[in-house]
Amino acid sequence: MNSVCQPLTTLKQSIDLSESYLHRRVATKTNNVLFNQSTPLTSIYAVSSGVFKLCQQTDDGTDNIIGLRFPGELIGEDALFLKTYNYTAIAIGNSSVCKVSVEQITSCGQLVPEVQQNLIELLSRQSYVRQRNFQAYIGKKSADSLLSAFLLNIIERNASYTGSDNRIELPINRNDIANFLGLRRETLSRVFSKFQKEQLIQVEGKKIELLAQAKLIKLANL
Amino acid sequence: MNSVCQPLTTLKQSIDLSESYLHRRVATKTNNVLFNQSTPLTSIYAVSSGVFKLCQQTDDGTDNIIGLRFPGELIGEDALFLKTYNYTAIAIGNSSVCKVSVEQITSCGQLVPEVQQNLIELLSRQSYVRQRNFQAYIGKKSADSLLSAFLLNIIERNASYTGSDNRIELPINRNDIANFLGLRRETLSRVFSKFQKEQLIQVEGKKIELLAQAKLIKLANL
DNA sequence: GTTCAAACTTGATCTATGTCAACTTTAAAA
DNA sequence: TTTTAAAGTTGACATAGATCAAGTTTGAAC
Repeated sequence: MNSVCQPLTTLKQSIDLSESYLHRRVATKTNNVLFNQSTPLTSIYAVSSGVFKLCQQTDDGTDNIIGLRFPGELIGEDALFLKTYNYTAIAIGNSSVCKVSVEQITSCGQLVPEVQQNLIELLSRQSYVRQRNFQAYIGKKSADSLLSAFLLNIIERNASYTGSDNRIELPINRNDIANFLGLRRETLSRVFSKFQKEQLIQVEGKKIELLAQAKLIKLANL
Repeated sequence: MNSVCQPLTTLKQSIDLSESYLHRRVATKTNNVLFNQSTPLTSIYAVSSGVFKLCQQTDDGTDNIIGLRFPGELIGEDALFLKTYNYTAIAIGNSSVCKVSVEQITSCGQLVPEVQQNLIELLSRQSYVRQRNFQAYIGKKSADSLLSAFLLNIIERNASYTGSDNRIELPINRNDIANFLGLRRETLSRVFSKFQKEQLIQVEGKKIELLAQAKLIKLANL
């Protein structure tokens, strides 16, 4: 937790903000909502533990998953520009976040340079995460390459947190993964089966281990 | 140009930087390279005019287009975190950029708060652009939805620059679009033909006009 | 432990896109 | 203006994934 909040706690020490401006908050159970789509921006968040899914409703009422956020990553920072959240952020499993009020960020005169420096670091790191994320999926249509890219991407993003570069415990169900990747759950299921049969991955419930990363990287053509 | 560089010129006035730290630079012709993949970060860029394509080489030597950048958008800011550019940025047609040395950004003590505030604004805007960009393509596999999403996305991103929300002059060729979307040029060509036959778009050389945005939004399911 | 709904898997067909090939158009160079 | 290569288009067939249907497994509630 400390390493995740570190840029924010450094910030806390240097400004002596009241709890209303900067505090740690625990988003408890599955389906706990951080904020809702189309509501005004009030805070941005840094994930401390757990996983959050970002969902968006289309005009026809269907709900799409447009992103996942793991420990160390920001949620809602794109609303700094838009002033309104353009997706709903929902906890998957037990999760916790650091919450930072936007007042703290936008009223420039009140900020010490160190605070802004920390935020710049977080934003540029997030920019990198988004870039990697986009690269992983753009231009890929085959189910094999999409699932390979997905697994490599989430394990990479969690590596510094979990300390492992080849395994992860994913609290997300297959429906959500399929929705995110634009595949049917049947297709995703078939690819999971195939990858296991070919000894590329090993699945035990929600735990996934990569057995042949090189082959997966090739499949994902990264 | 002014409005694009404005956050950076504000910054210029407040610090009185020498030209080596902050200056406007004109990237002349097509195929002019801003920076190369795997070289150390030296500067980040804001596009003033024209279009840039971001390319990445995979292990097998093939070149993929992993992004496009339009006026007002940043290039290379994700390398602030990584310290190394992880793609090559190439001008398409005559283009110009504002270039900012990283020294200016990273040596925190030397920055006045206003500078950082400007950078925070640019980074959060970029975060929003990336979010929209990702949303546009994630979970889409049909050629119709990919092309619809592409056209809507690039016109949205250029709207404030071109002053139009339904037309654009795109200096990119079909091969590059197909590569970016993960389609074959034959498939892309067929969809372009179909969209014109169905009066969804009108194409004149590099100029594209959207005739039925509502239908395209539906096709893209945005 | 039992019940039940949700999650997941597997099979059989259908359809959209890839692939390969031939052709037309465009625009740059001679 | 002519030549030529690159870009773009169109057709025919093959294939990966969607769809529909019928299962099995999992795990939460009783």
